[in-house]
Amino acid sequence: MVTAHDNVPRLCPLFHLKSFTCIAQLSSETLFNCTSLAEASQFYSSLIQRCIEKKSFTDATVIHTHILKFGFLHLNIGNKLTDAYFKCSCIVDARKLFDELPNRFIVTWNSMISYYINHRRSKEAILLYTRMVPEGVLPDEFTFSSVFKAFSELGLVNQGQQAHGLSVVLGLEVSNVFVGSALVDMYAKFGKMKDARLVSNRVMDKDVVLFTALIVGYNQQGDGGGALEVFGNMINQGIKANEYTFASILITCGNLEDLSVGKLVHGLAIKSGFESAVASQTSLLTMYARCGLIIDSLNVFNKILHPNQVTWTSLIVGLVQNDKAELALSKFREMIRSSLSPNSFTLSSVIQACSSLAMLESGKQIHTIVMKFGLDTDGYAGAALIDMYGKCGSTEMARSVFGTLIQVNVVSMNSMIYGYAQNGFGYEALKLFKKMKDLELEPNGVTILSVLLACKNAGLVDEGCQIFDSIRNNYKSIELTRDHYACMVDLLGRCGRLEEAEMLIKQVSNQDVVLWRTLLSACKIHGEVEMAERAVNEALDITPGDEGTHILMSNLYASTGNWSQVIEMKSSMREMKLKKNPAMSWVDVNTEVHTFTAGDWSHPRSREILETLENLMEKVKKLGYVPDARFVLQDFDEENKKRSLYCHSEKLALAFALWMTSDKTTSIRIFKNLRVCGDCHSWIKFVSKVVGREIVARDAKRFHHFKEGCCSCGDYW
DNA sequence: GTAGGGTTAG
Repeated sequence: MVTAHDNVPRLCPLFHLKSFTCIAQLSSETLFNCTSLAEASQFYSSLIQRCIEKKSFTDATVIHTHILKFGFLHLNIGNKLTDAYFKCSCIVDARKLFDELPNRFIVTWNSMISYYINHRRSKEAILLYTRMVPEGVLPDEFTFSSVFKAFSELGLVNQGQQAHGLSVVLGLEVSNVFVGSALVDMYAKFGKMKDARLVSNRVMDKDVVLFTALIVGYNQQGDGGGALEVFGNMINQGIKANEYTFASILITCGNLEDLSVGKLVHGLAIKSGFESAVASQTSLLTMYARCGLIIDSLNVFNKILHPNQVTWTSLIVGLVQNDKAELALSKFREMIRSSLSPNSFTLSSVIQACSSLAMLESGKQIHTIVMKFGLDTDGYAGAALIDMYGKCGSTEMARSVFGTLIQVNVVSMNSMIYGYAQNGFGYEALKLFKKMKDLELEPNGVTILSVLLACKNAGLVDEGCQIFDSIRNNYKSIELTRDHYACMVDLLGRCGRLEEAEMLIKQVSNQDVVLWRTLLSACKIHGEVEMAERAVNEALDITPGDEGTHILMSNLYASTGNWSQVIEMKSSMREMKLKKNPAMSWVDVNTEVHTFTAGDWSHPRSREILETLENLMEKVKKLGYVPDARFVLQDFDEENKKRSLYCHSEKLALAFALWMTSDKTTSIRIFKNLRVCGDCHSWIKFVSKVVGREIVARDAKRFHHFKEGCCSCGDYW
């Protein structure tokens, strides 16, 4: 046996080897017969090979100690041992040994880099990659085919381009399709589809992976046409699509909401034998859901034998997007029962389902599940929770979730600002907007819309104007849309700056009915008949039968006593068969939603509701509430007169909730599909004082927080 | 001995 230290043949000290479990089978003859370095190297290699086969970490460490002692770390032995550590999944030891190696093989570099990339440790992968050239090792096709992913994951465009340059210099960009497709993927992830296309054109032997990377890139850029074109090219070149390709191109069809092409591709997938592949099935059910065919989507799902986490999530997302919130929730429970865990995608969708129904209680249940899976600090799940609590009027809860987020990004900021905005906390929203600047987070269009909404709901006219102007003049990167303009028109119109509001609308290139209707509604507040008539004409030019416009105008005529015009409006509405959307309120009591429409006494607890209302009426009158005269003077019998006092749906919903719940510490939440009426608004203020509880009312426009006889909107809504 | 593409969200 030899050692590397003295290069002189001598006997191997047997006692070192006794503890080797894998060596026990080697004959002692082999041990003693090593008389050259090559032989010793061969001997160690075979030992390490045994370790790899047995995946024995203990043996690997013993060999490690031994070869250190006898100085055999060089040659191929150290590299081989690194491989053994990898195969035993002992990465820390592999890295430690890697750092000790006097000479590292390219394969060892590559293994190390690819390990880091596959375990989302891109930074470490790039650090190693940048060490290669200075240490005299040139990256090869294996290095490049994995390292580009690290650049795209970290968004390092310049460094990625530099690495691309080196791969060109080394002649690997066009000659190796692995390198080529990794490059295409990187540029696609950077959103640089032109560069992706340029690389793909140069690659010599294009294959299905390269084309799929291009298709996915176009999908992510929202360019369905581009994706379909690539798919066509691929088929024309005789390259067959596989499971991954079908998964991607079906998403294209869904994004384009193109059912006919979608069905065509579905047929092709069946013909190609990928009908039962889970990935393409998942995309298939997503495609049908995007095209609005929920039944077909469910049918695809039901045929899948082993749906995975993503499949379940895709189904739930599809249901939520098609307003099937209840079904989405029940599918979610089914998913949990099948002992699959949800991820942040799943949970944010389910939370969205809760906020669309304004089901705060179910939402809270989902919140506990979010915490159970440790996702309450996750940006996406967090943003969904903030959004839900905001929509349910729980600003406090939204704020508390916001506070627990580990990393605040634009989306979670937007959710919180929007939450403040809809609940009338204008200054809080502005404060957060300022903090965003301090944190150097770049605001986007949604941020600005939320901030403007906050100003509008709190009557912060100057602040709103200032922000709007500064974005328009200095922030060319944010595109101001019709929604931003509509918000400003509302803000200016409400405070009586009608001329400015009208001027603003005229600056919008693609005007819609909403803009003019907003101005019209401002005209109604300020009794501006002349401008209102102009607005009506403009609105009806764009959407001739718009019912909102008709209703607003007839209300405006009524409020200015112009009865002949009211009659004319009403008859033209009748002719056009326009009907008012019936007012509706609902309340979530013990996770059950109870709905009430105006003047509807069909609820099984009507008697109790009426009693509660009579009881409340007596008390609020003592505090100074005066019922709106229009509701008491109608010619009804006694019973109906009593009921007509309480005809509005929000009063019924509130009374029911008060009767059902007695805990004074919890607030009551009622919801209305239209805007809350002036009389009810005043009545609820008094009720909040009488019952000593917080009452939150969400109407079509915003939230009202009633407490101690006051409302958070300051009577401005 | 080591390598590239997919499906779910705000």
